Amino acid sequence: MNAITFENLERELKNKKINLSHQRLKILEYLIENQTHPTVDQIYTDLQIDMPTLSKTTVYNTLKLLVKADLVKVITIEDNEARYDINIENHGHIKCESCGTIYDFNIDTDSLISSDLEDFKIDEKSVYFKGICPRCR
Amino acid sequence: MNAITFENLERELKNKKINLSHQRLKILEYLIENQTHPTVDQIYTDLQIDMPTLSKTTVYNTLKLLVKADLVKVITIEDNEARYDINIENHGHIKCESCGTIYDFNIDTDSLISSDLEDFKIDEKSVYFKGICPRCR
DNA sequence: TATAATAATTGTAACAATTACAAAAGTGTA
DNA sequence: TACACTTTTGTAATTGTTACAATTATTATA
Repeated sequence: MNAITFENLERELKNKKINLSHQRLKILEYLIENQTHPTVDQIYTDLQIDMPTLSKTTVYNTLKLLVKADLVKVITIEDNEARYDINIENHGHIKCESCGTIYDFNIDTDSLISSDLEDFKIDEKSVYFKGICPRCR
Repeated sequence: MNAITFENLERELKNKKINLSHQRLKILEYLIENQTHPTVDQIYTDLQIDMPTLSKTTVYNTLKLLVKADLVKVITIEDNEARYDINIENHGHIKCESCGTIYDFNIDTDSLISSDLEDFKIDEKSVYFKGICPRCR
């Protein structure tokens, strides 16, 4: 896996013929700098301070584009809001039910297998835990 | 783990001081007979045929109650709708991105561990895959 | 059994996340 | 510059879910 740098992402985007508008750049920048699995609303609210004309639709559009291009993953650990992660490497997520924080943890999702799935084509594997984080215990 | 029978569920509910109204019984019955990970809307639409006065709010209320009582699990494999599963045994879910079906598969989620989580209290473990099912390939 | 207290259900309204869509603005190329 | 094409914007619509108060049902008690 490649490190998350602008250079790598830019190359990927060029490969996939996605051109980097000002808004898209800012959203990507935000995801790289804030690897806290933000919601659309968090991304919009924070970016909107410096870009007053930014539309929430643009945030939705861009994220959908990045997800389709496999540069971003959606985390559906909670049923009421999607969260976005620019770190598409093999890892798990645990949500603290006390403070709401979603933490990354190391787990080799590739090695998860089941004989029941021999005839399936598997495209994506997600591991979600819930519990209480050390700070909240 | 106990098998999913009315008798076992009834005992569990009595233990937890949840009384079985007509509506709750019907919803439980539905979940036992339709282990297809239905949405609230599917449950409501199907039950409403025989119970014309059933309210969707009741379906929501009952499911919330059953989840809190650990008799039902929410599946958040998709970000836009919650699905419900009366089978709370250790297993994974895979969604076919072509036909939308969510299949169960055997996997020992209990054995999933990560050294990063030593200081966490872990309450729930979910494994979600996406791909293409044998029928759709 | 009658009655009071409590719990559950219903239906509507409110809410929040997301999508649809058309107009406006921006970009690249001949 | 002119034209085609892409992207953004803002609003409206849609969808899943929750809040809430009135009604109905159930349970406990005298």
